[in-house]
Amino acid sequence: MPVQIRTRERLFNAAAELIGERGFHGTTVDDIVERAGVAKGTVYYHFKSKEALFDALLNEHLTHLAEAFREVMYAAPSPAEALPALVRTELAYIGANQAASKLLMSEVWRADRAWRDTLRVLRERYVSVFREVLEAGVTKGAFRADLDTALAASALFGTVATAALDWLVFSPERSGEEVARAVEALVMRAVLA
Amino acid sequence: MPVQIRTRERLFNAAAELIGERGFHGTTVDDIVERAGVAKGTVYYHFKSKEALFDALLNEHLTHLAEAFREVMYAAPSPAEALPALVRTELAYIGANQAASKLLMSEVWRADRAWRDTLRVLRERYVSVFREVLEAGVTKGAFRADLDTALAASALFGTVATAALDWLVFSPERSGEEVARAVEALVMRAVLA
Amino acid sequence: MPVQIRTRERLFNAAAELIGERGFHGTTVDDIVERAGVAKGTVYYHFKSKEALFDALLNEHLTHLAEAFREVMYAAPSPAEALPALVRTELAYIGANQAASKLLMSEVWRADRAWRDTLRVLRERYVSVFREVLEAGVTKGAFRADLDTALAASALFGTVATAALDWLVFSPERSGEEVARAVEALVMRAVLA
Amino acid sequence: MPVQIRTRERLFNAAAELIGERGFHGTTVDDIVERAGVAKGTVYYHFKSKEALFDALLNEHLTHLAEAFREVMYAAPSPAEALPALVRTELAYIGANQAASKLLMSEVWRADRAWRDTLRVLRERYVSVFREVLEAGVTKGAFRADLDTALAASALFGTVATAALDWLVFSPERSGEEVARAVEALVMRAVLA
DNA sequence: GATGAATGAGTCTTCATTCAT
DNA sequence: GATGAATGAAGACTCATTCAT
Repeated sequence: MPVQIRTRERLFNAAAELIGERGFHGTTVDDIVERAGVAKGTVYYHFKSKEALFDALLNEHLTHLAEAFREVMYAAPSPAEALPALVRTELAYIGANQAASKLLMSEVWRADRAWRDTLRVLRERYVSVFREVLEAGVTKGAFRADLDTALAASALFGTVATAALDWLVFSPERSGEEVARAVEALVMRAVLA
Repeated sequence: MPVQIRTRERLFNAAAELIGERGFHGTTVDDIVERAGVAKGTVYYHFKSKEALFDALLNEHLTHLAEAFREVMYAAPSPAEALPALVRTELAYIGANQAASKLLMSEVWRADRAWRDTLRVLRERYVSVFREVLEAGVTKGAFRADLDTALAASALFGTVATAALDWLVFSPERSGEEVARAVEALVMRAVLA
Repeated sequence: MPVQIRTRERLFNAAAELIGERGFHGTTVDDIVERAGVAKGTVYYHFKSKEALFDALLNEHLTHLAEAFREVMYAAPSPAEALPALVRTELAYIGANQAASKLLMSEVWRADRAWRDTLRVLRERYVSVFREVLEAGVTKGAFRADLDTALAASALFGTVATAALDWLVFSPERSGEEVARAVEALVMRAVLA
Repeated sequence: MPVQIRTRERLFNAAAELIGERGFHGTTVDDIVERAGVAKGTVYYHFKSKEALFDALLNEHLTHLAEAFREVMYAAPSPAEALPALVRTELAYIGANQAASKLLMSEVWRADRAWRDTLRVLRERYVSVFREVLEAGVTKGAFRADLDTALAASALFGTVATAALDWLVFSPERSGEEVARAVEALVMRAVLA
């Protein structure tokens, strides 16, 4: 069923873009079907509701980053090499998935949404990779012994995300490599022994 | 006119809390007036629209942080002392103004709102204080010479904000002082020469 | 109490203008007080309601035309001289009271208003002067014997009103005398024996 | 799509009746949908706004009279025969479309509405048929040479409209034929050479 | 698989009216 | 006499959802 899959995918893309730009409530089903180029009923043929579409979107798409993080971590020979690799992976992912990333940053701290838990679990999966790397680094003596690994994991994830989104939204003219180097330096110095 | 000022203030407070929790679109005028304890028409007596209320809210309230930042910067004897003070100020502000802060983090990167510019100007005012301090520190040799001050300013502002919100939302049991110390250490090490 | 009287008058004028331009429902109390330059409460100090203001407006102002009509009729030596005088009086009145006249023409045939009766009584008073003159003219042999005086009275009142409003609204550059002569000719020829 | 066309038509009919009776502002969307027997959202599925519905109503319905007028004019062998035919057409149209006619008479002279121009263009189309007939009659010597055709066209259109509406609203017991004969006589005598 | 006309609960907004000063 | 902040019922409009095709 390539047709059906393409339609689903188009709905996902349209929804991700729009929700990233305008938030969940700011995006209407009409907006989504217009951008996807399908009829309104189609959304309800594929998903139970607008929320279900959003939930599926999170589960099928935002998982990639968590997987990429794990792979990077396992591939790196040491925590001191894993950390900059994570930074670059996060940066690359946000660059390639702006919409989903904006969405992640704008909705995590909210309190009232049904898919709030989906989002939090997701974020926890990202952040925990950072935490594991930091803990391993501390154990091995590569990172400073007094590091508050739990807090540093979330804070540094946020450092990268903020830098990335500010870059994409406010200074898109800067080269990715330049940005990556600057962020990498900040993160590494913050934790190195 | 103490009466009207109090009414306006109550609307501001209610709106800030709710929009922080649920976002602009997720908050209804009914929610706002219920929490403020006034009648619906009152919102429209004081503001042209829901958006205008939000815009006024940003302009009259989120300016405090920018002012506090400037004061801290001018009061500090050196950039190396100003920076941790800024971190603590930001942390304290976010703790005291959770609602407004969530709102700031969730709406800046959006693209479609009328008050988008208001929000961006605001954020620029915060970040530029960080930048000025970082630049002064680099000049004086206190911070490392290869620091990308513009990027670091936005990234570190985000580091603190992420750490603060994650703390308040996910680990409210941790003590503020503990968090402050950990964040301060991350930020200082990231930039020190 | 010249002050009070002036305020009332200002409310009347503002209301008449606005209702002529936008109709009763299209005019808000806010519009009226803004144009009159008084505070909102003032309307309710002087009148029981918006409708009462309108009703008073009709009774105190639109009566002038009826009185002028009667005077003209009694002053004229014959029906054949009274009729053109009525035409000119109506034309002059509409020119001087555009707002009230538009209001009269737009609201008489409506079915749902409280002051509908006030308006109809008023119109009946105008039209009946025409009718009396026409009847007298038929009796005296000045006007054609087969004239349907009741219908002609209302139709000719409307002829003049339409010509006057179309003139004022669509061709204000034409001179009043020119218009008067043309309308007079139409009306007189329509009824002369 | 017979379904949607019927829905649109029902909305048009309901709106025309109500707006004729109560005016644009006096008619609510709730009134319209109740009379049309559809749900509220349906209005907004078919039209962008209440004003757009009204505008479409004018453009799709009030054009009939203009077309009927043109046909009558072309079918008549001479201006002297065309004029009474126009009078009867106008009378018949107003009888059959009371709502739309009241609406036309009560809104043309207003100044503030978006569809004001639509209405004026419409009225101009009606009146210009009268004008053309009058001009042709003057040229052929059938109507008096000193006739101010532009003014007479609008005035006589108004004569008929006033007579018709007064008849329908205030003396519905009179027979149409009787009224037609009386109005025809007034109009013809007013212009005949 | 997909459509799009229709729905109606829920939102934003307006506005005549009240009332304490 | 006059004000204007506050009200709340009523109005215009939105939008997720349904369903017959």
